[in-house]
Amino acid sequence: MSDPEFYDQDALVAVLTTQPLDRTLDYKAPEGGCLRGAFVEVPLGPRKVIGVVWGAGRGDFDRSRIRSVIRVLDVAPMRREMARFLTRAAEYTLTPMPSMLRLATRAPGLGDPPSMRKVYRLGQGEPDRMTDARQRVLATLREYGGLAFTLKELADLAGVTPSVVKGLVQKGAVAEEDSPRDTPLPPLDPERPGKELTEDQAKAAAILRDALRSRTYGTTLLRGVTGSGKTEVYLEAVAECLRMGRQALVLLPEIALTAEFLTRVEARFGARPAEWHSGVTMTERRRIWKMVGQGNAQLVVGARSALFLPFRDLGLIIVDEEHDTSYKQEDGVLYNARDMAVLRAAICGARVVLASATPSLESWANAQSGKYDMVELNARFGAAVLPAMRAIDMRAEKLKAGTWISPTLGGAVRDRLARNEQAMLFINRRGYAPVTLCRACGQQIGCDHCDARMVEHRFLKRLMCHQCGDTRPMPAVCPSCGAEDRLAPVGPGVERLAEEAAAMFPEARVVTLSSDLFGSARALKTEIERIAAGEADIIIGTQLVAKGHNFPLLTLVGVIDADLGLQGSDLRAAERTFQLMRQVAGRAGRAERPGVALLQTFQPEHPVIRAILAGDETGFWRAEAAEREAAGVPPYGRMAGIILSGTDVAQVFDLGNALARNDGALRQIGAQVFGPAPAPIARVRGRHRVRLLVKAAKGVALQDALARWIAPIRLKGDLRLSVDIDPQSFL
DNA sequence: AGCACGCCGACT
DNA sequence: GTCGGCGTGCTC
Repeated sequence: MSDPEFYDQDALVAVLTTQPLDRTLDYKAPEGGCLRGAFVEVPLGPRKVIGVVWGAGRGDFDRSRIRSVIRVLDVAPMRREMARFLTRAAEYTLTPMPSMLRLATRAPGLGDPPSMRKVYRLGQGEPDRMTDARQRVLATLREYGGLAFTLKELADLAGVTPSVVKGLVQKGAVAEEDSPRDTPLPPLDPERPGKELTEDQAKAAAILRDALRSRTYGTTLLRGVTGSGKTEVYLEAVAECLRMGRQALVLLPEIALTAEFLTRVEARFGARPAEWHSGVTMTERRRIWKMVGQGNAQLVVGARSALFLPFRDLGLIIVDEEHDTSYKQEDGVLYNARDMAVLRAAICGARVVLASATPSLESWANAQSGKYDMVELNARFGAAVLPAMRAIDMRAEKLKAGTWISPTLGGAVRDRLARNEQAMLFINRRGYAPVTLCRACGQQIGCDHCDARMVEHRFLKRLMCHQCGDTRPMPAVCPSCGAEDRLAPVGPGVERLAEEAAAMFPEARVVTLSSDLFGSARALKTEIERIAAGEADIIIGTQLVAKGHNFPLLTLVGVIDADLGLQGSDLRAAERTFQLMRQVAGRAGRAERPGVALLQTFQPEHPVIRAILAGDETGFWRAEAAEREAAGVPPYGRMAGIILSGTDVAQVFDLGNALARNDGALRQIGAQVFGPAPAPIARVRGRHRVRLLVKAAKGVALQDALARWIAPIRLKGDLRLSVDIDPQSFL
């Protein structure tokens, strides 16, 4: 860290590139020298690649073979904070630095010279002949003072064809100039009046503003039920941040939500902020990347990857709907944007606001322990209408094999249909393998080696533990209660459930809402609107794909598998059930049509289920926290996944087994290894995926041990290994 | 990541 | 004899 800021010409510098090398390479500084952090173009073998001057050269390479940096790129050098953020994030997620740098340079054409475009403004000369069209062009230019327009803008504005403008350029009446395409974002005005805040909101906003003025790192969990106006409150924090002249970042879990949000920002600050997500065009990305680096973009609204933009002075990060699982990147570099936001803020002295109606248990625990501050917002008009919630005790229900809608739930659906109301049936589960349980006693068959339940493996006709990969034959009688022939795989896919509903209610219009059934967000949205308009009777869904929508006719929500997650392998299933019930509350039933939620469960007396039914938030968190603490899982323990993949299953498993056998580095820290077992997504594009799960106590040096564990591995052929710290999906 | 080098099977 | 398969290794 004692590296100088500037390197004179021919001084040895270490350059980090996005090439998958495990270290920096030494180069000679270019003519005129360069700053540490400079983005440069360097020769690498026969190619030229882009890199960052990381510090002084290592000097461990044959001096005569060291080549020179070709040139310094015309972009703001990487700030020291950014370099530290990337380094720490790489250490935390065990990601190679080049991959980290790739995340931070996700703008195309960084090395290109600044791109120019032609603009037109009022010139000196007079046209020899004046026509109507020419008159309109000149009038338009005069009207807007000295402003310059693109050809198309000007022609459209004046109501003429571009050739008229070109004609005037010939005569000198209109001046044609080159102007950089990458222009600053329009300024936002924090002094414009916002929406009037309630007393509650004003208090919360004041707390956030004060915190911001401290100019030091801190995280605040902003809890507020749907309709409590969280957005207005945190926009006040954004306003304060802009007043201080610092930049702000708002992360949203889904691109679909940005359009509406941008409109709200425009209403509040008088201009649209920078938008950053996969749907943004290449030229626009480049513009934003550069402007963020120059401080010419005050506010960025975007997806998780916006965390890696080169902010000049980031003062505030908002993570909206912080509990949303899509903040976890599931392929490529595996990181959780919520946690990385906290890391980035801690490094650059920014505030973080985690906003949610139903925070994740991790964040709740952090607030409890005092690591985060907590600000609560109450509903504006009374409490949000919670639907009446009741359990259906599945042990007492008589279901035919292969069916999941209990007679009680079916009866409730029939009632809604008779009243022309809607019913929604949810499967609260991801993944595809059905869990095997006893329909007599509700007991799930657990694995002897871990705390996970076993799932049926169709091809093998055996039960398999998806945590450690152990298998056993399907027993004929329930090992728990001895009942015969009552063991059945439970857990339908949406298609099977839709079929069952259609067979049960042939006259009803059944619609399946699943994000992977729709090609585009737009198609999904139209479908949601049709449902809201009453064009469906029964809606089948997995996760809440209907975010932010009200269904006025919806008065019944049935959760098919409320407790599938309570016994182990998917540790966040209960949390999702609870969040689902909370969000459904805002959806099912309005004043004159009270809603009811029915939860099919085999464990109605389970404390977590009871807390959910009672709508007892604190009770739920306590019960769930106790479960997790007892099991030693996050946030009270640490977990990591090792994902191995390759085209040959046997090879992938061999590697997995070899890793599991040589677990000395993990045993040193008292960590356990489970697996190998099929990964949550067992096959992707013809590649088989296998996972090892590592469980350790909180506070151990997990990353360090993992690094030592996998260091000796030499990957042969097309085998790949990636580390997933704090995995989110388990089944 | 690319790209070269190199060591074994099906051809002219 | 040679062309070319892609496994292994290097890039400052």
